[in-house]
Amino acid sequence: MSQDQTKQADPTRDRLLDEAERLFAKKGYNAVSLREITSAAGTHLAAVNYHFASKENLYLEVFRTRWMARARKIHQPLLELEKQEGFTPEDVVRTLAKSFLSGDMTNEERQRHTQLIAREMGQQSKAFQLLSKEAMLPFMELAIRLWQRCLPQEVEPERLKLIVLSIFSQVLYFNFARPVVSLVTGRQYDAEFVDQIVEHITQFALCGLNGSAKQ
Amino acid sequence: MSQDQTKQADPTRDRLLDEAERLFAKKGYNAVSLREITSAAGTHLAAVNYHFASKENLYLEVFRTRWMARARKIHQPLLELEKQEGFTPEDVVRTLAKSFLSGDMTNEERQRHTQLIAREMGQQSKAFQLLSKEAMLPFMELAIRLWQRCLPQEVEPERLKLIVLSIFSQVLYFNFARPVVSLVTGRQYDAEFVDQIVEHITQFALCGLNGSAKQ
DNA sequence: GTTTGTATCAAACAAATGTTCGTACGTCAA
DNA sequence: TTGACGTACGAACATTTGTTTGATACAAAC
Repeated sequence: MSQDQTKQADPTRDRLLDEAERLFAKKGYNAVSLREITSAAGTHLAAVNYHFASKENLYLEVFRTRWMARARKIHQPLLELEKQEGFTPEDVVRTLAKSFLSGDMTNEERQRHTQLIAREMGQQSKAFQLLSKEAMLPFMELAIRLWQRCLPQEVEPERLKLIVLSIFSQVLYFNFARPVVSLVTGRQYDAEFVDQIVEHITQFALCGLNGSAKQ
Repeated sequence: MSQDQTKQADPTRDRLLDEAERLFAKKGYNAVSLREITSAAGTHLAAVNYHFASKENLYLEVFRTRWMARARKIHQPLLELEKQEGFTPEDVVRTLAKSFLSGDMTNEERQRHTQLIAREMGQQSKAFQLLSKEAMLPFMELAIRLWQRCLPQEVEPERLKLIVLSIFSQVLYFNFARPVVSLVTGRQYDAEFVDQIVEHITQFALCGLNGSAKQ
């Protein structure tokens, strides 16, 4: 098993993960049946139990592999910013918003990513515990660390935490609640609109950040 | 049937609606069985089909009656603000945030309300169409109308729409994603914390609003 | 007193669900 | 060739699901 084969080492297993992720994101865990997933993946029902032992484990595996990989890609730009010497609060905010809303993923991939996490936000599930510990909390702390390094005045961590949560909420919402956003604005999610959203969130958060810093 | 009896006119039907709403909000439509609802309501399985014809209709009835009634209560403060002569953009923002986060509902009631709508945001369901037409869009337009009346400069409706959506996203998130918020901040959702959140969102949105107005 | 309509309940239904089992096909080593 | 092993597949399993049916109790109307 060479490393570059890892992804295509087991075609059936990978196709199952792909379709499972797509359908779980679209409909939610309980609304998708294993028969729906397996037939979409062009295989048979028993394959799930052979490769993943159970439906729940297939679900968790989607998060452990597919979702976490994307989360790392999203975090990357901010990690690179941390290595640099000089950056402004605006850099942090814009990098954060951009990596979530217009990174190098496809539009559909980003939507899937957000829908999966959004469904887990409301309850203390196994997936939630994994994601919060491995992705969300470290990312939060990273953002706060960056701001503390470049903000002109000292801001209490409590405020910064609320600000990160506010940015998170918008990033999530503008990805997850696309039907609402399109309905209200009458806009499709094309590149131009996404850029406008990024700019909007950036400006919005930046003002909030300055407002907090002043107090 | 006198009007004041309407709520208690049919105890079984009302108990079904109560428990259905509670469980649907907590777990989502597909994760709740009718047996779970009926036994929680202290009645029998067939009662659902007698009173509501089907599970889907029970679900929609939760939105048509319980949810919409609460939505009207939430909109009320803003409607009353509209009747007044002089008010500031800050009044609008604070009233908006307050009515969603610390109105005269119980904490648990507000959480239920948000969870129900949050689950519908991602897909074009029947419930979504009802809510968007009857509650969300009118409320959006109301907020925009109020700002247009009191903002010092003219702001394009497109910007205002994005701002309303941003406020919405935060209000939803701080109610829906309580596990995340509690995890990150280490705070319980007591009265003090809710007040802080209201203040935070108000300041945040107000800065964003001023920032937009300046450009 | 009979009838009519409403509400409640137990039982059964058909369909869908996640899971398990036995078997068959292929590859590689002995 | 033989055996072992990993994979694929169809069929069946036991539950759970939403829905339907028929019987019963009770109150109001005639």
